[in-house]
Amino acid sequence: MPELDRIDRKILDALQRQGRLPLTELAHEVGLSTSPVTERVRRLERAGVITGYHARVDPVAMGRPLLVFVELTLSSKSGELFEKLRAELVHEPRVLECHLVSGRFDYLIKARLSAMSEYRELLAQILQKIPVPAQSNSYVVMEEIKESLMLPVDVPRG
Amino acid sequence: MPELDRIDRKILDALQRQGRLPLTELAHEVGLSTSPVTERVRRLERAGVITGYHARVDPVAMGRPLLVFVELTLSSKSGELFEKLRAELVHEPRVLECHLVSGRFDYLIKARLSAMSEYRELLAQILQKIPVPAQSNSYVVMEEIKESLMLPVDVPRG
DNA sequence: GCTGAAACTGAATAGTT
DNA sequence: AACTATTCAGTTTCAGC
Repeated sequence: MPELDRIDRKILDALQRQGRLPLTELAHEVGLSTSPVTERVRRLERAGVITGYHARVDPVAMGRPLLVFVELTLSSKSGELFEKLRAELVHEPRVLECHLVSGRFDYLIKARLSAMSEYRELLAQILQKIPVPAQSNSYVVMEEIKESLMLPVDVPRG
Repeated sequence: MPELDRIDRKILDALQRQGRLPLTELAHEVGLSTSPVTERVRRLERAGVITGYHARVDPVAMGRPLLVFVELTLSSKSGELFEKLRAELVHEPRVLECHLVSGRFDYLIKARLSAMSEYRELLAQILQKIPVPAQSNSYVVMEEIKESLMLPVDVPRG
């Protein structure tokens, strides 16, 4: 993928905000006709810059009012062990995020759950899949101030 | 909003995965014709179950390869102070998430940045807006195993 | 690489069961 | 509450610049 020019960046900004925006309206927003805009969007998709389009859904309406972060520390750090845990977490839909971090602990996990009982169940399920002792600290979210995947697009002047 | 039936749930599952799925194809997937599906989608949008549609974009392609979590603890916990910090974080596009948590610290912040220099700059910017002493711990993500906003849809049998 | 127009596909509306 | 038919809007493709 070559450089993203000013129009590519406008497209990425618009589609991050409004994923279902018709290409005709997108074209109007960026100041071109539909053909080149369609071609640019297809190019951004093919190049993996745009990785997908997704509806966002209200967690409370879906019966998942509880948001929890779990810090996980493993007593042993073999690559095989990490692979095993990764497979478990990737396939667990209640786990929305999982990151390997540097610092005080190993993994930071974010999960959306229906209730505390489900939290206990999920944690037990994860820990039991790990063949070495592991330590965990959990944090319950009391207020969600911001949650997004939208990346800022630095639009160059011009 | 009344209960979500089996078809509503199928719609939510499909649109979370494929946000630009045409309504005709969505209708085919859920086994109805387009009119009732369109009506259901509009109803889910109006009720705030579907909160939006968004393209997802590759952070590395956007020049933000650095993912950092910051734990923030404030020495004083007035509502006014929280408001001030919240306003700052909500308007800062490099901050993707911010949650008020219970436990060892107050805020958990997630940011996507271009480099460590930007991290130092952002942290300084945030701390300087807070009129009381604050303590922070940061964690740099070494590997992103999973990141999503997709909520599991418990589809009842039938 | 963009424009504009023609042909096609999907969306919206109204009327029917 | 869902289906069908019609009309309108959006997408795609292609000739020309």
